[in-house]
Amino acid sequence: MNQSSIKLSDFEMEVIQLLWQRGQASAPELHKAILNERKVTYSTVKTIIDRLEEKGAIERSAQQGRTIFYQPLLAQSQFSKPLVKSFIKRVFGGKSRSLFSHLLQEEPLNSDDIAYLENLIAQKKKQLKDK
Amino acid sequence: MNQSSIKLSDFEMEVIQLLWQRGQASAPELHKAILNERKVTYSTVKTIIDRLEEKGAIERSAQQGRTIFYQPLLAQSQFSKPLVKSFIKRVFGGKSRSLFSHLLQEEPLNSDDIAYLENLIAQKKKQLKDK
DNA sequence: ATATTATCTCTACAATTGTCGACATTAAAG
DNA sequence: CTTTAATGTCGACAATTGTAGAGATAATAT
Repeated sequence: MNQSSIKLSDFEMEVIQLLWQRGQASAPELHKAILNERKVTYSTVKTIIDRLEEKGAIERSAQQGRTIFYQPLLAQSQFSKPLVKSFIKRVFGGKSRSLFSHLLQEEPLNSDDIAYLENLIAQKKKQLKDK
Repeated sequence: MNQSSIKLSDFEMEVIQLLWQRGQASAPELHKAILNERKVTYSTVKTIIDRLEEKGAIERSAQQGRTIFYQPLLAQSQFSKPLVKSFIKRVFGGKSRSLFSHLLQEEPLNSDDIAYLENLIAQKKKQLKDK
């Protein structure tokens, strides 16, 4: 089905997430970033990075002294698509409506967010009509 | 943080999903349902059911002959909430807007869905104003 | 030049997950 | 009643995941 079907664990996702945010980063940097959230050793984080590398999700992009920098090999969007799909299937039995209604009811949205959403919808509507 | 923090694997989610849909079901039934999707032995499915039971996510609700029926112990909504939260964090770095825009762009939505969405938004708006 | 520190590499390990077979036993069919 | 089929119980196993220590080595500070 999906050629680029690399599967990442939660922790791996967390790390690649950080890489997407910064473009590239070194292991120590990533470790420090994660330390803001919870307590893990450098070793642990580095292991995850190594696994991401083995899986072909990231690559070494630069080096400064001994320090290696890593960079994601796949765009965030490439990932999100299948993930969202399977999440909807997994959690909402495949019904994206259920997810929407969940989001509208449970997620904290301010009027700004709402406006943004309305905008998205307006666009979508136009798109549908045009076709 | 989250008292009812049972963690279910993908496969376990798949099974409990079916249980939510039907209210209750026996192992053979569930096996058959899953066979529609892919090929797994009865044993495998039964193992997953057993694990769901151990984890306290489902319970035996009835018996017919040797056949045991199971029933979910947690409402779907109880699950979705933390799951959606962590999914957004995991995949969209915590930004629910990103998820929305992803959904609007990538999910196949017909005008009916859009109408539904608009409705949800209208409600939400009223809610915000009233408060 | 040497001691200290930062970083990397390698190895390990327990828990979880997907997968299933073997065997026991009850129910159903003959 | 036997034979057969359907279910259930147990135990097993490899792969993945989260977690980390030990040791090597290069960079930095003294």
